[in-house]
Amino acid sequence: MHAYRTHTCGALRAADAGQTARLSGWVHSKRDHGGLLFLDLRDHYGLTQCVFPAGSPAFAAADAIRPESVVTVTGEVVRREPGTVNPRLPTGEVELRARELAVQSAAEVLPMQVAGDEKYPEELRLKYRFLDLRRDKLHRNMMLRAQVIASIRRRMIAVGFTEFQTPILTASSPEGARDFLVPSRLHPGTFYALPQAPQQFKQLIMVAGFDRYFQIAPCFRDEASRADRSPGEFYQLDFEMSFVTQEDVFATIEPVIAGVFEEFAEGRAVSPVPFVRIPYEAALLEFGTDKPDLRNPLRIRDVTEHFAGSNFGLFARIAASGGVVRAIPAPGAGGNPRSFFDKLNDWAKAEGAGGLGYITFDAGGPKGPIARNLEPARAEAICAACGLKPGDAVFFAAGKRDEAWKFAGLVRTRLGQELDLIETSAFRFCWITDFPMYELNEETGQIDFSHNPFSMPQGGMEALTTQDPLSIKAFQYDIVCNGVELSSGAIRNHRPDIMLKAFEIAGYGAQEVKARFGGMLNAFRYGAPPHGGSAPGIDRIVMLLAEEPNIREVILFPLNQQGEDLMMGAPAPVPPARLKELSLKLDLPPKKTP
RNA sequence: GCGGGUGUAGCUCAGUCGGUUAGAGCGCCGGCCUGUCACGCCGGAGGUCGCGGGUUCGAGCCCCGUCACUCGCGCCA
Repeated sequence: MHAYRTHTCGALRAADAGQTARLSGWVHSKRDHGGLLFLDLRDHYGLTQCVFPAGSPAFAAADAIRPESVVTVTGEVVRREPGTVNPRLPTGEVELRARELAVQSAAEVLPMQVAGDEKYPEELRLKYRFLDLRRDKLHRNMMLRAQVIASIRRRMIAVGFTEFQTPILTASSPEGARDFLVPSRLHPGTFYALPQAPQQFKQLIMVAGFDRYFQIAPCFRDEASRADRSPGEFYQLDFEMSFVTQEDVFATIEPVIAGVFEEFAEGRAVSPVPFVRIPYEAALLEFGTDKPDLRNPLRIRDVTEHFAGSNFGLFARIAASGGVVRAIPAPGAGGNPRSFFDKLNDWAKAEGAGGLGYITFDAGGPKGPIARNLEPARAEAICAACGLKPGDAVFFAAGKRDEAWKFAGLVRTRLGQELDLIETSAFRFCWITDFPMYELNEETGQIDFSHNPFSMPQGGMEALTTQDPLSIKAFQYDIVCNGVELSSGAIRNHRPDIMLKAFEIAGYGAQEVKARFGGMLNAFRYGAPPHGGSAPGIDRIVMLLAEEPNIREVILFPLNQQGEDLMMGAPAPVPPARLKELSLKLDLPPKKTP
């Protein structure tokens, strides 16, 4: 007989009845009936009920052991009597009639229970992550993550990509976030940076002639966390391709992403390829965000022209002063009581808007406070522009352009939820394309790169030299799924002359560009292929598939919001000798008194 | 850095208008129980009400400060 087990806890079936079996695992739960004791034994593979008859030495041992202790149970596999079968367990037709129980490792009283679905505070769950990971939900999430990553690898390799590892100890990269720094012992006073993304390396891999690269790449950014953004580190499917246009990149990666989602969708709908493409400007107008949730059927319309010069003075004045009026249709909402509109108006004020105007339409025509002043023909034009029917309503977000589109997006989301219009059980993908190359920094009045500075501007050198920089678009694209930004990518700028010009517009002199990105710039002088790629976030893909709102639910050992590892005790101070070795001296701020 | 929420038993929470000895469920400990699978029944232990200060005859509850956790803003191209 094997020392620890002949079967796993998920293996036994009716056909195994009569065999002697040995199982090892965790004591999931115990039900002591005095003359009879049931013990559910759990391992990675499942759960098996073990029965201990009264009076046996094994009974006493089972009686004494606490939940989550690790034990080995030996006994006979017997079919359960009809009526005692548990149809919810794959092993529910049998049980193990225990002859002996050996304790491999006794558990103390638990800080949190593994069995059951009780909620526990984050802090406790992180401190005892190994217990939390034993629990069903987290255990399944981690398996899903592993299977998703395996699927991605398989699919990327199948379409000709090669996986490479890029350095972890590297130079500061220009992704825009704060770097994590690692002091160099051999070169006092200097630091490595952990990569925010393998951006320059993957471009150098293209220059090196490898054509199609990918990596399940760890990325490090010293920035604050969010529910969907883990502090410190995260993983991307980083990939890059040579001799490709934007369309080539889309056509290559769409089947991979759609394929992965279909593989794990379990009945949920997945957008067919090719994914919808929405230019950045159109996304801001129609959805009020560059991360649209396409499960929400509502589309925002610009109705500024219908209010310009109208008798509805507030919006007419906004239109006259260069502002915009955006309409958010609310199908079927026209019949709601006044309180429905008042509630939304209060919400709008809480969001910082002046209010939330609306028009309702019924068989008698437009109604409501705005409709009382607005010319009927204008109201009808708005009705037509938004595709409204009697019984519908329409809400308005008006103001300066940058404020109005954002608020309209909030209204669209709110109405989608309020009217229960959001499609459930679906993954709806789109590409957001044609991001602006530059944006105006409101504080400094200077022109900044709006996204990745290594993107190729649309129109190339000619656009850089002849167009208003703020009108130049980049070959830059995001994949968005259900309102979540899954990836950001671009066709890169592989021409040193265009790159220097692009940086010059953003206020970086040639010397500075050479100093900061010299490695890559230099490489481009010796023959660089046109290339591009993207980097979908692994954690977010798994979050969507697992339908988890919090990224920590799909990471094995996550840091908390403060970037601490409560289980391992990181970050931690180091002894003075280590600091001296690194030629470092601490200059700490005054201590907070608890 | 800023704002919202939360903080009461090991855990999840309740705690009325500021008023006697702060409760329940789960867990834990003890007892009973031969068919449970969230087993059941009986009993018990377990509390610096996050911390500090204030108001009050009296504070878990009100006020001020502070800390922790969490969500969001800033930040994250």
